[in-house]
Amino acid sequence: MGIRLHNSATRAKEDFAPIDPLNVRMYVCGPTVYDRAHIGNARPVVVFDTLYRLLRHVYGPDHVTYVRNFTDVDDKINATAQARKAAGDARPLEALIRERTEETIGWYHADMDALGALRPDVEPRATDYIGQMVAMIAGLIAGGHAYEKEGHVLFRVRSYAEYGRLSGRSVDDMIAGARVEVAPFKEDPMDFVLWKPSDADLPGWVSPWGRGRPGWHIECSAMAHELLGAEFDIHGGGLDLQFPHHENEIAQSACCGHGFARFWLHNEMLQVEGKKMSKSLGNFFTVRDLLDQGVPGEVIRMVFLGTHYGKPMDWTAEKAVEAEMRLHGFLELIGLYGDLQQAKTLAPEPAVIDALSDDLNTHAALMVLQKLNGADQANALARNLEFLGIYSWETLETKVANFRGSQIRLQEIAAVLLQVREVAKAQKNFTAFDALKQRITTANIAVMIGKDGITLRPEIDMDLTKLADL
RNA sequence: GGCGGGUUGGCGGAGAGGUUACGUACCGGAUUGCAAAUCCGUGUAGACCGGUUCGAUUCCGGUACCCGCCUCCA
Repeated sequence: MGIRLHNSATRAKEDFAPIDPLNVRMYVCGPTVYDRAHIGNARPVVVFDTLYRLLRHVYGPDHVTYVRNFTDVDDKINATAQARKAAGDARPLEALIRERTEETIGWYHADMDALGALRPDVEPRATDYIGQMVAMIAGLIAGGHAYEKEGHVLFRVRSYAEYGRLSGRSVDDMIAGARVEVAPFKEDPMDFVLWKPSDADLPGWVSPWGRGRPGWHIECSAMAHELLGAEFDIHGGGLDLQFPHHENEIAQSACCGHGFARFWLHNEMLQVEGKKMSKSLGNFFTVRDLLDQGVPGEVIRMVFLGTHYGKPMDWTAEKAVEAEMRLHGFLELIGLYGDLQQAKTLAPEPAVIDALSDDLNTHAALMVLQKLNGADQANALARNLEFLGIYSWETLETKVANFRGSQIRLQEIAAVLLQVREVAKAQKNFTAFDALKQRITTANIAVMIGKDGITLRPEIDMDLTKLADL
């Protein structure tokens, strides 16, 4: 079974065939690096990481190029830097901007690594591609698709007949909506900025139109073209980017004669406890907030994979708890029966590949894991957990080693407990036994009394130090 | 106003025109000094109104409600 993907451009599920199977190319809009990534930012990262893993599996790890940019020129970044300068920092604005983007990229990497997301093959920064943007803008002007006015360069939307096709909007309808800012230098209300002037307090680059900085949309067009060529396979991003960002990318690139992306994939939005996440509602939080609260990255990933990327997803604390329970069960099976050396030699389960190949049906893939768990297939379970990016081999090895290391100690404690129980039964007085059992329980170890004796089962946050004297 | 998504059992959440989703919770049983955990098992569905069909939760049409985008938020 080949890969099928829902293409936003055609609104249909289509067979995916790469332009060049030896180099499958995907571009995903990355973050504007002005602050910590919030939980919603993480959804496309996990979605497209999963697709990346599937493509690498099908076409070979060396035959996929995944590009995700960093937008490091942006008014919010400028604002942060200017605020620091106003607060008394004497360094030049450029240094403050650089510092801000550097630290934000570092945070982003750390947070997304925690979610098990592989680093893309290329992570271009917009500021490293200003020359390509200027060249593209110049080409658009030469072709009659853009014009300069008062230091701005604007894209002439009416020059591109297909404008609005991706998002299913007509230019006339949008103008009727009248929520478009009409700057005096625009020929048409829908025209958007390719280049804008920078005064001395803002970062800027020399250009044929004076010192200035690029508009947001041209960045992705220029970087995708430079790194992936005039035509490539997949362009991804959040649904909120479909309009105007992706629509504008298409217009710019198409008017430069680029074929641009053949497949467009959009993930639906994430909500929190049934509502849109926003600072005013108090349900706004970052990935780092969750990690710091003790919600592990693999739990966040499990929750994400539970809902198809094309559907709105609700983040709730309850889902996180449930995901953690399931992972705990998986780990126990692997801890008890897994052989990770053996597991590494296995191929991912065909049912998992089939599920992902069907427009990234991650939920179905998780159901396969559930079945493997139910069938005590510890090695296959480990292999597929790794394939889906839920656990790395390193993490699994550590967890299994800890589990097995603790097993010996747990057996010793179980022997003590069993002795106490024999005494209790003989004397028909269970007070001492219950007290000891309680101690073990508070160390986050489940006590299971069966006819074959006593088994102790460690919880995820077991604390053996509390039982050091036993 | 324009465009799009959704509505499934207590909760989360899929697929499939007719056969058990699955997980979790609840209930019953086994087990236990009592529990917990574990194992086994039962039950609980598909917003509403029409249509197509031998048969629809699954296809088509309509209604209601919820949500998102149209504002350089993924």
